[in-house]
Amino acid sequence: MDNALQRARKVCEENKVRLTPIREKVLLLVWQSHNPLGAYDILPMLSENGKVAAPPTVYRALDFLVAQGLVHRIASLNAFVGCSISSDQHVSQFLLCRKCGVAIEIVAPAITKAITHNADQYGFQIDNESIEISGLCQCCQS
Amino acid sequence: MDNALQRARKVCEENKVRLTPIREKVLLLVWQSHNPLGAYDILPMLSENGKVAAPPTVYRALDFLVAQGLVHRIASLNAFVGCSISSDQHVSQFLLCRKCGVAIEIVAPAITKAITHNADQYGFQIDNESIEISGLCQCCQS
DNA sequence: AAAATAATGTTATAATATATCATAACTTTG
DNA sequence: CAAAGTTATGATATATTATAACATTATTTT
Repeated sequence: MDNALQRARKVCEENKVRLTPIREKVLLLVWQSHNPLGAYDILPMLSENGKVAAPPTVYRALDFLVAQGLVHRIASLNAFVGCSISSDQHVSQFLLCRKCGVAIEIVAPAITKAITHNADQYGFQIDNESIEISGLCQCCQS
Repeated sequence: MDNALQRARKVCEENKVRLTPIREKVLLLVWQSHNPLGAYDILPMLSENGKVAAPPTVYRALDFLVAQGLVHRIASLNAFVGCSISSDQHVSQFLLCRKCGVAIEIVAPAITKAITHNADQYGFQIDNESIEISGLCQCCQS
């Protein structure tokens, strides 16, 4: 976790952007959860001395963290999860358990290659891939 | 299109469910659009003699059509698109153009196989795959 | 120190989706 | 056929997710 925070600081330095206290707090909250968190789950955790933050506060922080590749948005859940891959540039996929809610991030070059190859056939230029696989994780199958 | 409607009727007959007028209308509206439509885009098109339908009307119809595999939900766009694959059981993927908005549905066994193989490695039992690839379609690259 | 830029605070509201209960339409069964 | 059961729709309200717009504060640059 500390290690992860170190990486986040390095990424932000390299990209010449600021990991402000709010952004760092949101990042830690998202990272501390094994399961994707909704923006409105995070919001109350951002309260400082009784004052609760407003939605734009958390969305701005999340947008920033997603832009830096430190957090991923899970579109099918309207939720956010900390990136668990240490390599800076990567394309990943998610296995999402519908029972326990865990989000397993994987890097599967075979999937990425198959997608690139198919997109090429259509002359399609890829910006972004949202690969979300729902089902039951091993623990939840018994 | 008529052909497509025929297939929809067949699917519903086989599944012993009813393709009611509302459901058929929503299906045609979604099919007529090359681009994914939001539920609230469809809603006003459902108006009968001046009376506009309420949100549950369109969501129920869409849920039904998605359950029958006649319509797909595009999670990353919060939108719905008619299924363009005629085979009854299939796993498909989407190429989504960020410029013109077109949704190209493809069936790429290589992608599906790579996903299945990777999920197996984690002992993950797949229910559902949401494969949404965003970028620029061939037409929009010039 | 002043100006420019970036980040946050604040208020309001847009966009997407569902819960709940009432009514109507079909289907099944006696 | 009529009653009962089931399925679908109508209607109202509200929950959930997300952004627009403008004011203020903090940081960086000149």
